[in-house]
Formats: sequence, structure tokens, C-alpha cells
Amino acid sequence: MANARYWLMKSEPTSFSIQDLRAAPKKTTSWDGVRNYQARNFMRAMQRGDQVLFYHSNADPPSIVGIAEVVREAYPDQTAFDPKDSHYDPKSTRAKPVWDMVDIRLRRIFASPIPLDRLRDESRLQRMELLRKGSRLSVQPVRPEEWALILSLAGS
DNA sequence: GCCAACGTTGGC
DNA sequence: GCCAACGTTGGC
Repeated sequence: MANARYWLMKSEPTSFSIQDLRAAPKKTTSWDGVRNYQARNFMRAMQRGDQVLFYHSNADPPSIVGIAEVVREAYPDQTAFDPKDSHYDPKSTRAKPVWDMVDIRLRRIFASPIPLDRLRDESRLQRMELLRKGSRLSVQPVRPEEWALILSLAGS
């Protein structure tokens, strides 16, 4: 895993929580429903073995709650094809898919989630996309040094 | 529940 | 190409 890279993915726990991921078959899920080009492009850049911080947005408090791993690289998001799905997008067809998803598998749930406020306290994390005012990007890269610091905050 | 920030859409 | 209107995100 020398070349593993690091990412952060947001999910509202009322929609899909890290506990839901733990309960999923093989503790694995498809990260469907992303409808933002920048986030999609980051998913397309993901490689098997890349590590992912799992973030609970719209939570109390919003927090990084654990770690997952990319187990399948980008492939077409089927939910975009289904008119009955809330993520349906007629722009995306089976012949020319617009939206992709990846599969991730749970690695670890933090005993103590790291709240957003705690992250803001860290001068070394000030460049994180997550902390940028107005940032809404749901899939974003994380620098190796940020990853290391966050893991140290989570404890071993 | 509020609302600022953001991305997308569509009229022109 | 501009930009107002709109819908969504997500912290508070």
C-alpha cells in the first residue's frame, strides 16, 4: 500500500451512516448518488487500496467517524438510469454514462469520532477542503500528512 | 428551521 | 457569454 492515496467522503448518517456500512454485506457499499462533476472526477481517480475518511455531515456534531477502503474502482452509477430513483439523471445513459461510483469497504470505526470543531483547532489541517468556508464537495482528496495527523487524533 | 455558499439551468 | 433564479448542501 506504499502508493495508497487518501480521500474523504461525506454522508448524512440519517441517509447512510458508518454503522450502516458495518451492517452491509461484506461491510461494503457502492457510493452511488454523487451528482457533482468535481466529486465524480475524484472518484474516477481512486484506486483500489486507497484509504477513505468517512465523514458524517448534518450530524450532531459533524465528525470524521472512521475509515474505509476503495475495493472497486469507478464504474457507472446505475441509479442515474432509473427514473424512479431520486438520483435519476436523464443525461446519463447506459450507452454514455455520466455518473460513476466506487465501492468502499469498512476498515475501522473510531472509538471517538473527531468532531469538526476539533479539526478546526489543528493548525496543520487548515488547508483541508473540508474546513474551507462554504465547501460542499462530498468527495475530496486528503494530504498524507493530514491523514497521519487525523489518525493520531483518533488514537490507535 | 434558518440561511450562506455553491452549482446548475435557462432566458436573453 | 452573462447572470438571475433556483435547488441543494450542510453548519449552526
